Amino acid sequence: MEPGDSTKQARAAAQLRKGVLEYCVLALMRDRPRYGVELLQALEASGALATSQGTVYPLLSRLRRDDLVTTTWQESASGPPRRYYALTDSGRAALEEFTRIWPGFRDAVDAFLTTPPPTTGDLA
Amino acid sequence: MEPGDSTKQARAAAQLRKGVLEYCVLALMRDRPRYGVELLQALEASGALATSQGTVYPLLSRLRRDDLVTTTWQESASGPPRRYYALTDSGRAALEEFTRIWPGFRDAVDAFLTTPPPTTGDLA
DNA sequence: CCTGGTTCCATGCGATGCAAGATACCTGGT
DNA sequence: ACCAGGTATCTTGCATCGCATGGAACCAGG
Repeated sequence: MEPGDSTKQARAAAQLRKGVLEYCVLALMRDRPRYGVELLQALEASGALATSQGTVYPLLSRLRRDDLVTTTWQESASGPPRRYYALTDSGRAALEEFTRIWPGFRDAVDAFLTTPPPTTGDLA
Repeated sequence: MEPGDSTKQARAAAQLRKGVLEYCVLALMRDRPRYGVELLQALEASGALATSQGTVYPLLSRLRRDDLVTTTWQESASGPPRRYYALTDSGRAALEEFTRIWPGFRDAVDAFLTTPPPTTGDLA
């Protein structure tokens, strides 16, 4: 997918990411702190959720503003220092809450997309 | 869920609907034309995608503006006339396109939420 | 006439992803 | 010492979308 791609598919995928990206980023911090570029690479590797710095850094700022993550600076062996993001208790709670409501949402969309069984044709 | 509910769960669900609602509405028109209130009731019945008129009617206006649906007025036995929305060829193509990219997106989110195996710990 | 149910629509706000650009640190070659 | 390239962070302005709120029109019954 080249940059500047304005196909319908690209636009649909962009809208799909809304609201989900936040929780996928939180999920990435579940096991250990991560820094910005690391998160970016993990999303890129997933394929469907690949995004850009212009999306991730404002998102990380919001997470910090809302006390869902805390950050610590850490030196890097090769490059400028990195800001590591770690989940707070609130962040972990938000992630668990999303994990609870996601299956219901996912299954509802699946139900709409898979042809609902009009077994009898029309019975009305 | 009362109106004016500003819990985290409600906000997360609201953001989830972005971009998905459009295609679920298109999916509802796949077998036959539907009118506004009928779509609203079908979404309400799904549970996870329940929404309001203030969401559905602007959405339908966008679909019509983008030539994804056409509309025809039809008399009702009980009440004012109804505007029925039907898929155009473009609308059907958009629905099929979304149906293609949805599984990849869904599975990617599932992968993030279910603990990814950090088998090696850190190898860097 | 007037109340209630049904159906349609418009306006303004808040939240979010994105492209583009800016800044700073470190390493290596000349 | 100097400069180019990669790494890493962040800001700004824009477009899109869900939603609360409110309004308008039609029909039936008292």
